[in-house]
Amino acid sequence: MSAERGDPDLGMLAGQLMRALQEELFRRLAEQGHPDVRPRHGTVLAFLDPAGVRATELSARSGQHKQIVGTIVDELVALGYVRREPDPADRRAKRIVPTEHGLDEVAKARAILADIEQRHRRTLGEERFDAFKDAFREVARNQRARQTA
Amino acid sequence: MSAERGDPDLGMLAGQLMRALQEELFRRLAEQGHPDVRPRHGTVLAFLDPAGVRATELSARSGQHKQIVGTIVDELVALGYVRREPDPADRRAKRIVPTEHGLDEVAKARAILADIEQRHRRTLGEERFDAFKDAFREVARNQRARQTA
DNA sequence: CATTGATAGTCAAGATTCGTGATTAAATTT
DNA sequence: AAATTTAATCACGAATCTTGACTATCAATG
Repeated sequence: MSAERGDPDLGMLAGQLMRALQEELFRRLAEQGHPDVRPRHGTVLAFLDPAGVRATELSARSGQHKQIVGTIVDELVALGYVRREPDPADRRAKRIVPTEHGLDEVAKARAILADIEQRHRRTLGEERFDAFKDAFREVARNQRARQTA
Repeated sequence: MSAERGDPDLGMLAGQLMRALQEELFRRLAEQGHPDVRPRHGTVLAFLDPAGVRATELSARSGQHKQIVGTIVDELVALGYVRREPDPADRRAKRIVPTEHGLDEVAKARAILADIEQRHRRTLGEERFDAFKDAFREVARNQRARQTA
């Protein structure tokens, strides 16, 4: 994005943090029985619902194109994380339903992220970390609001 | 990464912020005479030095593989952002030297990022934003330190 | 000085991820 | 009933990253 040496900008920091978090998350997921999920799968897994969600809905929530969601779902089906079930309300649509294995992955991914955040919370101190995350949410929201504008 | 609905985790936030920042940065760069730089070019441009830097050094600073840096430099040469000059101290090496156009890009990219940060600083308030960025630096540093461990 | 090992840069092939356009089937609207 | 919209998929291409190997040069050791 821009300079790293003196003062890394927000883009640098966001990129660095994202890559480092991804590294730890998928390393620990691999250790906990999910060695075959890759980062892109996360963009779908994160938005699953035990009751099932349509692919189009997953596409909208994740911001990814329908094709990408389609191939990701293909892979997740092959890996045993989700099933495709016909949607009783609409015969065009299929509901993407997580399997036991899929629910386990989602739960473990959330637990790992929560653990990582707890670690940073202890390091920075509670108030400081909570203020950080609050501000983070707000900055991300404001910056994303610019997108469509 | 994990859930978005209730409480986006750090990975989500970092990813969202990075993408949104990238969108605005490259849109504004395009408006300011740099329509042909793409995000990957930034990982090299950000680490340039007016005096010239070796490709290996760029690779080390950016964390990208030598091949990627090589092809990025190829493209930047074609686009007129940098030149390859022989390194007088080592006949194996070449120094990657920014052109006027390249220096202009780096300056404008930094100005845009600084402007974006100023905007968030006004929105959040100075103390709150400064504390946010301080904490961000620390979290990113600590998380990256885990990488090699 | 000669040989060995390390370093700078590049070539080549493959895998992954993302994007665009078109197609089929079913629902919705007119 | 016809036209439009929507859900999902197919097919192709572009961009990005990874891995392994190769040539030329430097550095170090005997």
